[in-house]
Amino acid sequence: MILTNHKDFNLKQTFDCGQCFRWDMNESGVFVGVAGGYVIEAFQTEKEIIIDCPDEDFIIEYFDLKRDYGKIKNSINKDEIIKAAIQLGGGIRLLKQEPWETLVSFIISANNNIPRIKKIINTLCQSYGEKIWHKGEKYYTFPSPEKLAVLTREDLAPIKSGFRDKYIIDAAQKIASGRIDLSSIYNMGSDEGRHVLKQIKGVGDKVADCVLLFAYQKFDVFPKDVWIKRIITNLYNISEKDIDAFVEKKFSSLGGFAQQYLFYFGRC
DNA sequence: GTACAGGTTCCGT
DNA sequence: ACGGAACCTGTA
Repeated sequence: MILTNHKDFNLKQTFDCGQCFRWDMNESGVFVGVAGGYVIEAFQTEKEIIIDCPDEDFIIEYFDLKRDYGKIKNSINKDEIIKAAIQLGGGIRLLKQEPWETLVSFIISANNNIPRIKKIINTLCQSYGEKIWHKGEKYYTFPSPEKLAVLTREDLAPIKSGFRDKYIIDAAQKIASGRIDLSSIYNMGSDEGRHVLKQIKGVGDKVADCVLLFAYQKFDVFPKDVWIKRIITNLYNISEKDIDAFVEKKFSSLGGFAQQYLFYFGRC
């Protein structure tokens, strides 16, 4: 699959704005990731983006290719700060990721750093995911809730997730038993979805909001991690308790997009 | 050695 | 209800 008109799509920005953990660049500058049960390769030149995946429909959905990001950027371009952020990270796309994988990934992200988050997820997949062969190399899918629901904390010890192990198991059990139905959240509003997700141990507002935004495309939510709090308080001179009201007033239903541009801007 | 990391839970007022 | 300490592990 080759995309030629990609002014609103940049691979590095998309994979580097903190929404995903399973994409890496190899020696040749090709991004390789596992999603939707496929090993996907993506490469960007000045003129085109080349994506290698057997399922084109999946790619269109995963990279949110039907959406007009130019229009979104215009809508949220309210001041010089967000304007600069859009200038820097205007190629970010919000990936539509698997709810279960996104949920566990952000449970693991709690009080953690990105290299270690990636390492833990990678080890979890190697230990309990399904093997996929690609160009003579082994890759692994993200393990199912059923597979993880029967594990003990001792079983998970090798992945070194620390105190988060019990949260992963709790999530797996609640999903596998059907006590929580992740697919039902697609049809919920953000507040209702957040309430459901927070029934899982290790899921608070921040983790729930990341899942709502990165898996369910609830674009009105604005996940507030320590970085975005620093960025908003410093750049906009807003106190921490006023962030919600500020974001709602400025970006309303498109807060999630603004969050990603500002996050990327603040960290680069 | 010790501080701290994309947060949440637990335990004290 | 509310605020602070504790939490696994790895790295600086």
